Amino acid sequence: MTTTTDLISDLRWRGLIHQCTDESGLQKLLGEGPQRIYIGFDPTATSLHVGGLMQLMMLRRFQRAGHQPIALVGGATGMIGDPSGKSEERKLLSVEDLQRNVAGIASQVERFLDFDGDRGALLINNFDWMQKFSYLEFLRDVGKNFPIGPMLGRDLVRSRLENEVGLSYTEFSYVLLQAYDFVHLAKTYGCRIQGGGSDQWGNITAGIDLGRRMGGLQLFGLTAPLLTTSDGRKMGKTESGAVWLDPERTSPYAFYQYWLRVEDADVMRCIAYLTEIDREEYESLQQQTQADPGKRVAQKRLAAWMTELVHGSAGLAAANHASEILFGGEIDRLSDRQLSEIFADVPSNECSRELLSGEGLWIVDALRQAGLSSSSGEARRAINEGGIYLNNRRVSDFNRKLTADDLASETVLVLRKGKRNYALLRFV
RNA sequence: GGGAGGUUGCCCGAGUGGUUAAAGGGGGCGGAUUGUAAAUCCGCUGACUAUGUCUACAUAGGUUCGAAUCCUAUACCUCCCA
Repeated sequence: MTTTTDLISDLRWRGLIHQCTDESGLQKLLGEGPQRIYIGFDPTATSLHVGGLMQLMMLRRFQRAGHQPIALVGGATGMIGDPSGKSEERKLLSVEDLQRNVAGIASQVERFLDFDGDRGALLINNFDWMQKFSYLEFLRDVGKNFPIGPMLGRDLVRSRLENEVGLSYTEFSYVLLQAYDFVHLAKTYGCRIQGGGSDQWGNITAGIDLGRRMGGLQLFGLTAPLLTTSDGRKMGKTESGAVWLDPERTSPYAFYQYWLRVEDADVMRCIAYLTEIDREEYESLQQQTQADPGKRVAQKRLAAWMTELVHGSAGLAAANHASEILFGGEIDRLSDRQLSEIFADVPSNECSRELLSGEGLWIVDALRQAGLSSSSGEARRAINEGGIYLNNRRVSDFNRKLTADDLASETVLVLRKGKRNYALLRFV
């Protein structure tokens, strides 16, 4: 376990301190003994995606250094919607969706932090205290402490007004809620530190100002950089959408593969940002990457670390198993269950089992059924080009008919076009 | 209101009566190579019940043995003059 003095320097070499309101003050505070730090999570979906890992890891690092993390799920703030980083007004979530999202995110946060013992992490929902406020009370107690000048000066507000996209009163007032959360936590839990991504800076400093005005509190804010690639794009996006922490949305295999495919230019930064790999190993990985990038030692280490953290050792084992099969040889004599785990992210279609009987199902029709070809001409072409694989075996004859003997498991046929476009056909 | 030019496949763009399913490029898709990278090279890129048939060059008609190419009308776009 790192000590408090190590914590700030550890964060610094990892590049995790983007902005800090008063670094020497914060260092002093952390030196005085265990502190509490909070980070809010926006319940915009039932799951966090990889961007949220930065925040989860920050809490985790504080906990390992002997402090107490507080994960706040924004049941109340989510009803309004944080306009930070959004170029246009957001749609409001329904109350039912919101509740589902809050529950989903809470269960994910629990995997990252230790909730046992005196210093166990806390998981709270700001709806619990916000719901008790009446509008009038809120305006008198909180709104009175918000001068409108600085609010209008915020980048977010200015850019929205300049672009004529506009901003509703609701989103304009969002910052009051998050600012009040901080003050509330400072008063009831003695939590004097708020962390977050760099997009949260404005919200955090607003809370610090409010704390000073409402009770002479001295609060601290610390933001981490956003997780971006070397050319400035946000990480966590693939062609097929966001990479989620929820195994139902992004299978452990896909999650593992995402990290394995991180570019050389980004991999060391990801390791610094997202893992607890120590400096010694970090430097060794860096050397190995430079010496022989083809081995992708750093990517493998990153992928293994992330997958084990998020999906457990069983998830990592499943991801490895799937990788072996997909990049290995033929697919044969597997069970439906194994296949559906390996191909959890692969589109699948059901067809009637009768198609396999008699003469069998024409491969061209199978490709169309599976969505790999949009026309039979395209399917024939792909076969002629040697780009079609049945159970990972290349198909060379476009007159090929598929029968029950071709099934890779009880009911499933695995089709592939090119290197990695898989599709399943289930015969039921 | 008058005049000139334009509208081609997913996109850009050549083609001005006869192998034109339409040059070339981009994009996309495959293959080889590779590190599940980048770069490179090669192939494919309208549809179908497929060695043939059908549909396509803004839309609708017409001339012709034969039209993306010529004629007429319509729609849209660009420019110039008032």
